[in-house]
Amino acid sequence: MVKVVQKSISPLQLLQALEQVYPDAHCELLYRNPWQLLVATILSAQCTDKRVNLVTVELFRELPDPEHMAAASQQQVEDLIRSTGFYRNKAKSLIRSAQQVLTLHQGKVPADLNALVALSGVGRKTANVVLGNAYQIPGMVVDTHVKRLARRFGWTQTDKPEQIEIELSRLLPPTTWIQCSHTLIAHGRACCKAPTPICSACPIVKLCPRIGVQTAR
DNA sequence: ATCCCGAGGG
DNA sequence: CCCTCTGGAT
Repeated sequence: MVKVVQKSISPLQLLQALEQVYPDAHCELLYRNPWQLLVATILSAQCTDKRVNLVTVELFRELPDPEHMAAASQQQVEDLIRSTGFYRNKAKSLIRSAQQVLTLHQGKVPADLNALVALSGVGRKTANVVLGNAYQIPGMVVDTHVKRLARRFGWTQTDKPEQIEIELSRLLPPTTWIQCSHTLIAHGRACCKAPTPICSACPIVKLCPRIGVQTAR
């Protein structure tokens, strides 16, 4: 008598299946250099990337680099970024981080996690976006989509972003980290939405650990 | 009404 | 740990 054990798919296998579905997933923020990506990512908090790209057209024309941003007034920056929300905090962060990049890093955005996180308005999520997309240095980006999908897949139990980042970094090899967030974000937007996933139209529903175990949330 | 590629302050 | 910051899209 052979006992059949239902073995769940590994995180790497599930991720690879998703990459087949979303082969073109990529960073949708528009930028020309690391500084502009840093700016766009700071602006992306609680805002769609489409809205950020609308705002940065004029923002980058008026204030294209750390020198211009560091010298700008709070009012000018607020007026340029208002529609992205949280505009007072974001304006303050942009001006301060520009000043820090100038005084601490010779005007160049540092390619180092700790140095990035030390900048105003830059947390681990923003820092890892810049590291991965501007410098091709593997960083696990945990945003609202990655957090939601990682929990639904059973890859983590916690809801603390930094803890999720640590756990996913152990579950997946560094070579997959940069593309991982793009793939999960693409799937999160298209299908595995908050609060209700559209499982009936899900391309990987047969591989989903959530279906079958039926754990809530 | 809820959600969008969060971070800082108390 | 919690709370606050904010406008736009759906």
